[in-house]
Amino acid sequence: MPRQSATPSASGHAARRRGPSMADVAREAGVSGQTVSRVANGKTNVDDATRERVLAAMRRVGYRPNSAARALRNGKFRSIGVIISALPTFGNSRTLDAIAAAVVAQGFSIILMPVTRPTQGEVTGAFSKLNEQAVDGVIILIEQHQLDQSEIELPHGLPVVVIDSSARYDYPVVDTDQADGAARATRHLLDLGHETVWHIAGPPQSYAAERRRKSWQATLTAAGRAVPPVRTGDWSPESGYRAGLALAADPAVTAVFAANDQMALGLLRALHEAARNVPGDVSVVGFDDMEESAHFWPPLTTIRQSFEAVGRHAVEALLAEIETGAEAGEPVSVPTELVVRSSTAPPPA
Amino acid sequence: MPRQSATPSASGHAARRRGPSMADVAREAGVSGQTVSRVANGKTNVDDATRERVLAAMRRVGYRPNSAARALRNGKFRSIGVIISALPTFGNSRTLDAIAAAVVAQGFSIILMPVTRPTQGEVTGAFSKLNEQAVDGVIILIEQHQLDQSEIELPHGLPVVVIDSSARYDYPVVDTDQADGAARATRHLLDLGHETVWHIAGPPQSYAAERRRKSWQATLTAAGRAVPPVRTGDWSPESGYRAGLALAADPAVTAVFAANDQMALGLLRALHEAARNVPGDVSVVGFDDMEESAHFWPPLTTIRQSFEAVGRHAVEALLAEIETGAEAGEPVSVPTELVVRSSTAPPPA
DNA sequence: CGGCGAGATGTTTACGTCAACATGGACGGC
DNA sequence: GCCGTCCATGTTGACGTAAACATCTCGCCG
Repeated sequence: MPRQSATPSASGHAARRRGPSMADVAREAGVSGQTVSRVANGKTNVDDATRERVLAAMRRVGYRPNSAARALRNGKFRSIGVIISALPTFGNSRTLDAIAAAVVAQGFSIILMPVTRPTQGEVTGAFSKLNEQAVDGVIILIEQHQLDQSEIELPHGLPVVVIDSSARYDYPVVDTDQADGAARATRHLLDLGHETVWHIAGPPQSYAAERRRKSWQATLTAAGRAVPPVRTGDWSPESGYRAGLALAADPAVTAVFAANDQMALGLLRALHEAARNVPGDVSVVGFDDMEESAHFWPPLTTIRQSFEAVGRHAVEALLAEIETGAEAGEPVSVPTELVVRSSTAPPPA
Repeated sequence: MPRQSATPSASGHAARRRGPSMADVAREAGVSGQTVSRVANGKTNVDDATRERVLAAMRRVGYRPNSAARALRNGKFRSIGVIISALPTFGNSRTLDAIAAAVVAQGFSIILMPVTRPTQGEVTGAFSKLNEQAVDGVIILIEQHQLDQSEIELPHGLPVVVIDSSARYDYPVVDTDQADGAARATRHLLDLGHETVWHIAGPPQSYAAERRRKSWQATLTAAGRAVPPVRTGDWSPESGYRAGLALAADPAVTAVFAANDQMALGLLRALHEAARNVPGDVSVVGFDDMEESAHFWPPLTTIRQSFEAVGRHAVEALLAEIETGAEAGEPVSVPTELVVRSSTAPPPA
C-alpha cells in the first residue's frame, strides 16, 4: 500500500519528491484528511486537542499546502497578474513595487508578465497566457500604446484594471492626474514672471505625455500667452539633451517645462554647456520627482507624483472587482504636488 | 447529466463561470479528452484531420489549458519565484527585468515576492510562501543582508540561485565582479596621476559595497599609496551629498571613487556648492552607469555593470538546476567595464 | 490470406484539496 | 428515559489534466 517508493533514487535522477500532502499529515496525526483541511483553513469546528495534534503533525512532516490543488479545487488562484512594459523605468518600477506590496498585503501573490513592445499582439499574448489560467485578475501597466483606432482589445471575463489616463478602455482606470501636474508646473513658471513657458514633451504615443502637453498648452492659452513650438523627446535624458541644445541656443527661452525629470536632466546639461545659468537665465521644471532630482545641479524644481498611491488604488480597484464581480466605475485620479527647489527663479531683468 | 447548471446566475452573484475544459472541447470535437490533451501538448501521434478538428473545437469554445490542473498533475509549475527587496532601486529593477525576460523566453512565468526588509524572518516567510507551493525554483535578489553569523537559512529541496557575491551560501551564486570593477575605477584615477583615491562606500551590510571597498583598498595598497579614511553612505544621492560636503572641504582630496552613481551625483552637487571644479580640482568616478550618468554635470566617468547579464545567468543556472536536479557549482562572475566621460582628469598641477 | 506490428484513439485513474453529505456520540427538554 | 440537536469527525466525489494501459484499425509480409 505504499503510495510511492520510499527511496527517492528509485524513480530516476532528477525526480524531486513531492512534498507531504494532507494525507501524510492525516496519517501522522491519526485523523482524516478532512480534519487536516479544516485545521489548515482555520475552521472553528475542530476540537482544540485535535487541532494541536494536527498542527504538530504538520510541523513534523513539514507540510505545505499545495496551491495548485487548491486553485483547482476552488477555481481561484489568489494571485493577480501584472502586464508591464519598460519595467526598469523609474515610474514603472516604483508603481510595480507599490502594486506588489499592496497585493501581498492581501495575501495574494503576483505574476509578472513583461512585454518588450506594447503592441496589440504582445499584450494580448501576455494576457492570454494569464487568462483563466493562473490569475484572478490583471493590472496593465503599459506606458506607451500603439494606438491606432483599434485600441488594445482584451477578451472579457477576467477583471482588469488599467493604469493609464485614457478613458477609452471599458476597464477601470487609475492614474496620476497628469493635467493637474502639468498645469501646476506651467503656472509656477508664469507666476514667477516668465512671459511664456517652453515644453519638452514625452513621446506622442504616451497618453501621459499627451496629457501633460495639452495641459501645458491649455494653461498658457488660458493665461493669454503665446504657445511656443513643442520639442518632443522620448523620456530619455539623451532626448532631453538634444532638445535642450536647440533651446539653449535661443535667447528668448527663459522657462522650460520638461515632461519628466530625466529629460530635464539632459536639458540642464545642454544649458550648462551653453553657459546659460540656471535659474539665473533659464528656469527649469521637471515631472516625477525622482530620488536623484534633489541633487541635480541645480536641484530640480519638479512635480511629484505618487506612484505609491497609483499602485495602491489599482490593487484596491482590482481586488474589489474580483470580490464583487462588479466592473467598478469611476476612474481614479491621483493628485500631484509641486516641489520647489533651485532650478526656478524670476526671469532675467 | 449536466455537469453544472447552465445558467450562470443560478449559483450566486459573483460566481465567475469556469472556463471550458478539455471535456468540453472533447464533446465539441467528438473525441476523447485524452486526444484533446495530446493535441494541446503537441504530441505527434494524432491524425492530422483529428488534430484540425480538435483545434477548431478549441477555438470555438475558447479553450485555455488550466494551469492549476496541469501543475497538480505533473507536480511542476513552470514558474519561478523571485524574492526581491528594494525593487525600485536602479540595479534591482534592471536585474529583475532581465530575469523576467529570460524566464518568459523559456516559457516559464515569474512570481514576485517583495520583502520590505531583508531580515531572516521576512525572507524565510517569503520563501515558505513559495516553497513547494507554486514554484519550481527561486531566485533571491536581496541587496542588503542582515548578516550576523546566522546567515539567512533556507529549507532545502527547492532549487535556489542567489544574486550576490558572497560565497557563504550553499547555493549557486551569480553577481557582477565587484572587485574587478572597483579596481578598475581606482586604477583609472591612479593612472591619471592622482596621489591617492578617496572612497564613498555603500552600506556595510551590503556584500557588494564591502567588496568594492576592499578592492579599492587593496588596489591602493598594492600601488603603495596611502589609504584615506572611508566615508560610508547608503547608496542614496543624499548620503553621497553629505559625505561630499566633508570631502569638498578638504583641499587634499583630488580624486574620489563613489560606490555607485547616485552617491556620485550627491558628491558632484557638494563639489559644485563648494565651487570645487570637476574634473579640474577633483575627479569623480561612480559605479553602475545608470542612464542618467552620461548627463550629469559633468558627465560621469563610471563602471558599467551588466545587470542584463547577471539576470540572464541567474535564470540559466536556475533552470539548469531545475532540469537536472544538480546543485550546480561554480559561482558566475560578470565582468565590468570602465566608461570614461568628463568627470575625471589629471590632478591640478 | 492469416497474423503481426504500428499507429490512432479510448478508458481508467491519480494528483491534493475541500464542499457536501453521512455518522456517531453527548446533552438537554419534556 | 426518549427524542431532537448540535458538534466533532469521517467518507465520497469532483475540480482538469495526462500517464499508463487497453483497444481497434490498418497495411504489409511471409
